[in-house]
Amino acid sequence: MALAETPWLRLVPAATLDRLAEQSVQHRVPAGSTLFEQAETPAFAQFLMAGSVDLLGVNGANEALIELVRPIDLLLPAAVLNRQPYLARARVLEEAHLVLIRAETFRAAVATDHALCLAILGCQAAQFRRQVKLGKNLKLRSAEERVGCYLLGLVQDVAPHGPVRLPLEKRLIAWHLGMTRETFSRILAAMERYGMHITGDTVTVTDMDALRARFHLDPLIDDPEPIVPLPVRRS
Amino acid sequence: MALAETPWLRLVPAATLDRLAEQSVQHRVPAGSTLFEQAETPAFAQFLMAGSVDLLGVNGANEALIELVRPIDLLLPAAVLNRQPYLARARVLEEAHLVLIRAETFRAAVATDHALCLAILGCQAAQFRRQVKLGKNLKLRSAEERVGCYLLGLVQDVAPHGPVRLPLEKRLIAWHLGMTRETFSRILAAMERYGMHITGDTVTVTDMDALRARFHLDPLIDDPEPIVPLPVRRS
DNA sequence: CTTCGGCATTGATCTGGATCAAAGCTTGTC
DNA sequence: GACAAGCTTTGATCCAGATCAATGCCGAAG
Repeated sequence: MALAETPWLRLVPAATLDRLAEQSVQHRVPAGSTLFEQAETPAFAQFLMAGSVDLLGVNGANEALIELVRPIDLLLPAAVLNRQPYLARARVLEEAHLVLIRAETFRAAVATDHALCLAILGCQAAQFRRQVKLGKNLKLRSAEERVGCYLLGLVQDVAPHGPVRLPLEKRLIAWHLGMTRETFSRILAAMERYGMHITGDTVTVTDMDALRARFHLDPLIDDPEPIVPLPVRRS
Repeated sequence: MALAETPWLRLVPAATLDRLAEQSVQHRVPAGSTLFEQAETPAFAQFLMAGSVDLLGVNGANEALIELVRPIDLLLPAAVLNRQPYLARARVLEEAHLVLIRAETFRAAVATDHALCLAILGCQAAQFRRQVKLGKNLKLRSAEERVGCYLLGLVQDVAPHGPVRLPLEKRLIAWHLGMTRETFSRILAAMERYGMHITGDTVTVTDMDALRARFHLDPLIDDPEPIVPLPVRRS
C-alpha cells in the first residue's frame, strides 16, 4: 500500500503501517475542492500522497496563505494530534491523492508505536520549520526580492540557463508569494533590468551574474525543508 | 528537579527525567542576552523554565519577530531534533531561567523513551499552531485591529473593567504586534474613539460595548495554545 | 470564424504604515 | 537640583504595494 512507500515512514514497522492501511480510505480529489474548513474538528488524519494543497487562514472575506503542502506529507497533523480545531481551510491546488485514517485510530497508533511517533515528530518538526521559513520570506524581503529569489530558485533547480516554464498560473504564483497579480506582473516586467526575460510562462536568464548580484538565496529561507526520520533506539 | 514539575512532562517516567536532569546544566540569563545565533547548529536542547525569549529572523540589518517563547517550553526543538541549523536568533526578553541538555543526549532520550517522544510531539504541535496563529494575526488584521484585540484580550484576562497595566514597555509591545512605536502610539491615542483610555502604561475601559463592537477576538487566533500531553498506550 | 469568459498587462490613483524630525517625559545618577 | 539617556508623543512626509479601471490576449464552445 501507498503508505509503505513513504520515505519518512520507512523506519516504521510494516505491521503498524498495515494496521493503519486496513483502516484507511483512499480518495482522489480534483483541484478547487475544499478538504476541510477552518474551525472544524479533525475527523481524519490526511496523508497527501500526490498533488498539492493550499492551507488558508480565513477572516470574514479575506484569505491568507498559511502553507503550501506538497507530497508526501500530512495535512495539519498538529490539529489531529492535539484534538483541536483546524486553524485553516484546506483547498486542493493540484488534483490530490489522499489517504484518510480516522483521527482516533491515528492517535492510538502514534501512542502505541514508538517508531511511528518518531516519524510523525520528524514530520511535525519539518512543518514547523517550513512555517518559519515562509514567515521570514514574507517579513524580511520586499515583493521584488521574493519574486527574484523564487525565479532564481526555479531556474537553478531545473536548468542553469535554458528556458524554464512557470509551474503554475501567474495569479497563483503571485498569491503564494504574498502579492497581487498586478504587482507580480509589473515585477516580472522589471526583471529585465536584472538579467531575466519572461514571455508568457517562459523564463529565460539573459545575465546570470546580474541576477545573482541582485538576489541572494538564503539557505535558511529558500532551501526545501526535508522530513528527517529519527531512528528508534533500544532502551 | 525543575523538569519533573513541568506539567506537560508529567506522563514521562521519573527515571527518564532523572537521567536527563543528571546531564543537564541550569543557567540564569539576564534580559538582552543572545542565547544563540541564526544558522548555528544546536548544541543543547534548551528548556525555558521562567522568563521569556524572543526568536528573531535576521536578514542583514533587519530583524523580524518569529515567536515569543513563554515558560515552560522548548526553544526551537525542531532544529535540535532534526539536527539542523537554527532559523532564528534567540534573545532574552525577561530574565530567563534555562535548563540545558546536550543535543545528542536529548535526541537519544526521545529515541529511547516513547512517553518522552509523545510529550515532545505535543509540545512541537503546539508550537506549530502558535506559529500559524501569529501569522494569521499579522496577515488577516490591520495594525489597529491587532492593537485592539491585544488590549481587549489583556483587559478580559485581568479585570473586566478596572484599570490594567501594560506588561511591557510600549516599544516592545509595538514590536511584538508587528508595527513601529510611532504607529502604536498613534493607535493608542485613537482608541479613545472605541471606548478605551490609555495614560502612561495604564489602560481603562470606558465603553466595553463600543470596544466589543469594533474588535472581535477570534479563538482561532487569540486563544493561547496549550501543550497537550498525549497519553502512552500499551501495545 | 466568432464570441465569450477568464487571465494578463498597463496605467492612474489611493492608502496604511514606515520613516524622518522635533519636542516632551521619565528615571536614574552625580 | 541638574543632567543625561532612553522612552514616548506628535507632526510632516514618503513609499511599497493595493486597489480601481481599461484594454489586450488567449483558448474553448458553439
